[in-house]
Amino acid sequence: MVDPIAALAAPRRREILRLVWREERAAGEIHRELGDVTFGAVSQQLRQLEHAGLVAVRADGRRRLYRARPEALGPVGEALAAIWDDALYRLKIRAELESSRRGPRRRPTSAKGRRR
Amino acid sequence: MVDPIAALAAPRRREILRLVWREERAAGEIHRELGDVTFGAVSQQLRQLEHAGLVAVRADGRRRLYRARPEALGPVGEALAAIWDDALYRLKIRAELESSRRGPRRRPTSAKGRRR
DNA sequence: AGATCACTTTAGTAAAAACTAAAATAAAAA
DNA sequence: TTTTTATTTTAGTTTTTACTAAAGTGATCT
Repeated sequence: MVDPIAALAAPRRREILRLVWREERAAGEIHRELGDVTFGAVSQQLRQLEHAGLVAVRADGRRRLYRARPEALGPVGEALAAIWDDALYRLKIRAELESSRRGPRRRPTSAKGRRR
Repeated sequence: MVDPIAALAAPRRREILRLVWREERAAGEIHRELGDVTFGAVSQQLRQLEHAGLVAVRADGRRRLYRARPEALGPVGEALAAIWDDALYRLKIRAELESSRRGPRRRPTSAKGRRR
């Protein structure tokens, strides 16, 4: 992926972007905040956002701090921020994630079973 | 699909939306303008844009006229329009579509071969 | 009526995307 | 130096999406 607007497609990525919009956050914090995906999945989405230029990373000890780069979206960035400031919109997004979950999830963190 | 921003994900849909942004166009016109997809595929993408509230349809004889509904995108709509007015961006999108084609295509229109 | 035109819908395929589980890396603590 | 913590990467699976081909619908023309 390389196109910033396409990177906004997935609600998951938009949620992550919103989390790091105002302030830096460590990957783990983001994972905990989202709750219903593995750490690996979050890391992968962060990578995509990074490749699209939508976030920047900075190492801090063993943590990695992410922050949004609104410049990458140009005028769309401001528009998006305006939407995010709207509390109703926030509820809507929550509901969306909720209903698009593909089955019961119990906050997985890394791994447990055996497959390969 | 129901989320307008997610509907902007595919470059193809963005291209279609841009075509109907300023003026109404018939489905067939849009198909001819795009060139490298079947009529059916265009019709399907129009349906998605419609479900996301991004376009409105109106029947005119046997044609169906589509037009954009920028309101559906709120402030993002204006931002997007600003981007589209930029000629460089238009070239970029073209190149994107060009390189994401999944094989050689020779302007298919409906059907020809036999499969099922 | 039948033919044709403009378009939609359905069925099936193929490619892309998102995810899980597990292994790998790398800094810091013990 | 071993262990723990934070995160990334890889491999494989499942889900979703975009597409083609072909059949279906309905308005207009003859």
